[in-house]
Amino acid sequence: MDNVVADLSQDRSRLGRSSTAERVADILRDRISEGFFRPGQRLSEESISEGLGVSRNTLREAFRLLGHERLLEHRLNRGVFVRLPSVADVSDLYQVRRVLEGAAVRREPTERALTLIKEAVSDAERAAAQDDWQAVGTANIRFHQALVSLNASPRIDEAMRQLLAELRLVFHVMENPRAFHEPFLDRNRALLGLIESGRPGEAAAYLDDYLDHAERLLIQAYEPSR
Amino acid sequence: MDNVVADLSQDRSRLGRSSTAERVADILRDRISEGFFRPGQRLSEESISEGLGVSRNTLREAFRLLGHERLLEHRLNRGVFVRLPSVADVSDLYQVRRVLEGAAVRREPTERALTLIKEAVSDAERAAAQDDWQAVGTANIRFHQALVSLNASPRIDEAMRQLLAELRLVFHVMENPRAFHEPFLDRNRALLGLIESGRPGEAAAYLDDYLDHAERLLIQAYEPSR
DNA sequence: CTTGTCGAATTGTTCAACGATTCATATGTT
DNA sequence: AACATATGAATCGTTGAACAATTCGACAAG
Repeated sequence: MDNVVADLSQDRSRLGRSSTAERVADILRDRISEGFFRPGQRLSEESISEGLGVSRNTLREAFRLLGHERLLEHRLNRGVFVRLPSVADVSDLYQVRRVLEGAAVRREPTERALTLIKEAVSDAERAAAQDDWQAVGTANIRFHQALVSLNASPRIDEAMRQLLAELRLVFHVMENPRAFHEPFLDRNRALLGLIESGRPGEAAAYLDDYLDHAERLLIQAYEPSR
Repeated sequence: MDNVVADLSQDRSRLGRSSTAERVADILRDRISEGFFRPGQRLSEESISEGLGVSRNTLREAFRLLGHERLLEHRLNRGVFVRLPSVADVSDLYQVRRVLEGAAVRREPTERALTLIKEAVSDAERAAAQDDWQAVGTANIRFHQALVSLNASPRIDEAMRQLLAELRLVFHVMENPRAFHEPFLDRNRALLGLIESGRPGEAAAYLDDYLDHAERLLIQAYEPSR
């Protein structure tokens, strides 16, 4: 009986998860993340509330939620816009990654997390072999998400989720994100090796170089289009 | 002319910062942080909207904002409550602190940040000498906020602000928070010394011990009252 | 080319209403 | 007495309409 109850507690989070505003937020978040709503685009209260069949008030509640996740930008009396991150934003995102991922690789990896990391690396390589660069991108994101989970902190996991969602905005402004992800496949594999073999110092150093390189490349490809 | 425009752009942030919902959120945040609204307490939409002279819709927008900051808890069809952190929450908060503050002390300190840290330490000691434990608490918070600012990341600064606000909820449930802060005055001073003298490794180790100790003490004082 | 003015469009905020849900109380059954 | 069910008040969730405030482009005047 006890384990039945314990199992149920996992579904519990899904139970509370219903309110029209939150469901609307979920929909909009997906739309933004898939690039249907482009960065910089204005989201009209009238057309969207009408399109989704919810009242303006409810839609505004959803807007507030996404604004706090930095996916939307609220400009007073002018409406909400899909966030268009500045170069400074990109730099800061990578600064946060340096902290979160850096702390992660210094920790003793758990079996559970290590499995997730390995899967993500393999999935990315498999997708690359099939020229499915969309899948490479998502697997790459899973890799870093799994890395950060080494910190064993729900709040940090959540922060990383938001950070990666924000980073997707940047990718949507780039001309070809596929070219950006490719060079990092080998590095992911190498980083995994350093973690597995228990050399946190080297892993941290390697990661720093990794992130420096990625940031420079990303900003270089991003700057012109602003 | 150019520098005039550049100067103005700094004031720009103040321009956008007004909407009734956000101002209401500011008020509620202050009330919660000062303990006027106690953890666990329910905030009635009707009485508060009436008391503040705003509509229920606007108040609900404010509630959403604070919910995302984890200061309020939204239970469907039951209303919003001032968050009452669990012991697991406290542990996680300290886990996050280990990551954010740990990364901070490993960095080369800037002059600006170092000044802020020194001021916070001195202020805390001065307040302690005058038995003003309220002031000791806020100075202590400023100390850790300044520490984290070594990471040179606006997003991390913001995350730390929220984290400390959440931690204040915990303090409001304790019987005497003053006794909790006192033993850490000397440690703050010692940590500052390690940072100033450029020994990041030792500083990080000292900090880990610091946080472990603080977490244990806090949970010990917190557990019974739940 | 800059500066003022007007008006349409959109957002900000309020209000009233009604269905849905929760919780406490009362009622009834075994 | 213990448990199940029904009842009802209170509150939340959501809607739709309304009006004030603000933005922004167009156009006119200097």
